[in-house]
Amino acid sequence: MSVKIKDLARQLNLSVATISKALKDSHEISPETKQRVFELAKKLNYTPNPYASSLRKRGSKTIAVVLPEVADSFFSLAINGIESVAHDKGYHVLIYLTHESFEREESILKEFQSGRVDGILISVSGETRTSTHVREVMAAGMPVVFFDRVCEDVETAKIITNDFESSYHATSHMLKAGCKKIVYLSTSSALSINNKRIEGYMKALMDNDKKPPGCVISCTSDSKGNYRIIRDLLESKNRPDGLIASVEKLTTPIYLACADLNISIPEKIKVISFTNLQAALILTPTLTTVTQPAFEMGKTAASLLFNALEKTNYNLAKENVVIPSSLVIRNSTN
Amino acid sequence: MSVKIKDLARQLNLSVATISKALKDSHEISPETKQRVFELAKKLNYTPNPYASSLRKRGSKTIAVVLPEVADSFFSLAINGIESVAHDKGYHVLIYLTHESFEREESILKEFQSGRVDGILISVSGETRTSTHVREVMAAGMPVVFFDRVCEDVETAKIITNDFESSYHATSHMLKAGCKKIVYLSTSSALSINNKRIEGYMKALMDNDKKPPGCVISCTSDSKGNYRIIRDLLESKNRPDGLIASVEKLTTPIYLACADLNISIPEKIKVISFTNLQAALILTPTLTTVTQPAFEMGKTAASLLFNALEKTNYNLAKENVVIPSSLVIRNSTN
DNA sequence: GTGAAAGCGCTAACAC
DNA sequence: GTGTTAGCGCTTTCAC
Repeated sequence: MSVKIKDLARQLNLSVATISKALKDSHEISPETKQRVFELAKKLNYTPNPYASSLRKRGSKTIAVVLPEVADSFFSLAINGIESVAHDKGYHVLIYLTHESFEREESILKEFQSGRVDGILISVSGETRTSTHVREVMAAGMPVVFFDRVCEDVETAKIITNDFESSYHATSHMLKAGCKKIVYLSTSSALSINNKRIEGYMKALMDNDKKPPGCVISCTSDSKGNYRIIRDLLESKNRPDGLIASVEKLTTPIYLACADLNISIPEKIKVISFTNLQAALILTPTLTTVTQPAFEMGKTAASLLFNALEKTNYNLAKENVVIPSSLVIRNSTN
Repeated sequence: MSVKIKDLARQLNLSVATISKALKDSHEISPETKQRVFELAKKLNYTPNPYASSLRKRGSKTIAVVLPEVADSFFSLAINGIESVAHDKGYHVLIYLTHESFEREESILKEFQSGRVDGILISVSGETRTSTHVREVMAAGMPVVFFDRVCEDVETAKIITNDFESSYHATSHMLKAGCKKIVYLSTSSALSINNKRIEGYMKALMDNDKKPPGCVISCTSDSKGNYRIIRDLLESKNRPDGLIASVEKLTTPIYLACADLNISIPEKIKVISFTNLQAALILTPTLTTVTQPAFEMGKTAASLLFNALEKTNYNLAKENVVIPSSLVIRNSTN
């Protein structure tokens, strides 16, 4: 169908080897020959078959990005970061969504043993409790970089944000603002980032001598269910006066439930969300957020992966980057 | 490095041909042999080299998704839709971002001549005014499906939403709500979706005998600039009493500018945005939106592409799917 | 039912 | 500076 090296060789009365070398600007080839080759290649619209060269060179110039979902703003921004550096490096990006399923994550990683990709960027699913699937692919020689949701027990690069500290600060900020009963709304509890955030929350409470030591409520992935949970909480006898939403999608049900029950933010209850939503600026009241450096994290993760891919003897396991989130104080905690 | 067909063949005292056939459950191979092959393959963790088989079969089981960006909720949702059907069909998804650059779009499409992918899903950049780059890759035998932002003059499948009608309805709704001067805030004007929306807006005004026939203001991609533009508009002597934001990211500057200038929505000015943001529900006032079927559009586009890939004599050019958006009326137009 | 062999398009020794 | 050749791992006739 398309034009191959062999076609160029025939037309120029040269061998395929010469063409191949000329195309990669090898010093072995004379300038004139290169010139002729380039011209014909351009004229005939020659594009090398990537699979032939991948097969030969055992390298695919492709990386995989494995994500739970692209639903919230964090992963959207991260993808932008990843793609921007991949493009600069001349790499292709395969995207896989686990939909928070461990099983799916396993089968995706398993497939990578085949050599389809040269490296993997991953943010694990909410169900992921073990890491053998990651170790296995790494054992096969595949570089892996975690970002945001990491497996702590795997020795490789991890790009995270300061979840403990940001949660600590968020909680402290609420305490200073006068909250007596702060509830932390969490997601799937297996995730290390979630645990760290909970620890930060707990620590802040302890440092302030709050007892009982805190209250963590698990939400689901179902938005109606979350609304119900939050509403029940707000209607309970022991209603909290502070809410920390550990994940973007809880923001809507919180604001909705407060509006429906006529509980005013921040007078009756203060709210902080972990989110990158621009809309935080225009909510009423404007929302205090823990804003994660999503784009930067994606970019950094990808950069480290490319280091591992391009430099020899680059040890990913030594890399542990923490990019701080920022607590942006707005009116929901005033 | 990894285990290959040859390894299996050696261990079982069979030929590579037999293994290959057994692995794809060919009827030529005896059940017992298949059994032995499957078992060993499983035991040794055999994963076929995708590039070898792509090279041989000239098919990559991979599609490309070319997008302007994954910044707003539309494309995030579309990716989810696309990935879900690709996964079901056993296809891999390469993602490319043009960042609204035509040049980049061109070079990305050009690369596809190589056979890296079996088909392409694309939503064109805001700069795209010509379609030769798309025609060229199609001429090389590559199936292409447009979604959302299409090139109208290319004969292939297009998945769009009813931009004209939704804009017409949005405008009519505002007129019924009493608006006298509705301004349409647009983006890059080359996009057919943008033009259709403008036409819908114009038509609605005409049908209501509004003169002057309307006012379309172009925004940029710079968020501070957009705030400035909107603010200036609101401070002008001839301040509009209705605003239609043709794109999600304009919502924030609109609400901000109104708040800063103390112009109350919907009393002084009514607002409608084209967006899928969940946060529309919790803005004050809640935001009337034109909600696009993003997930469905992605899913449909991918399905059509797979039809073209799997069915012989399937004519993509005949497919032109319109999935309607819905005008969700909330308080910003009350 | 199984095997031998050719070849997908490209690269990299190794000759010349 | 250019050409010959042997694969990369797999699929697919075509023999047997």
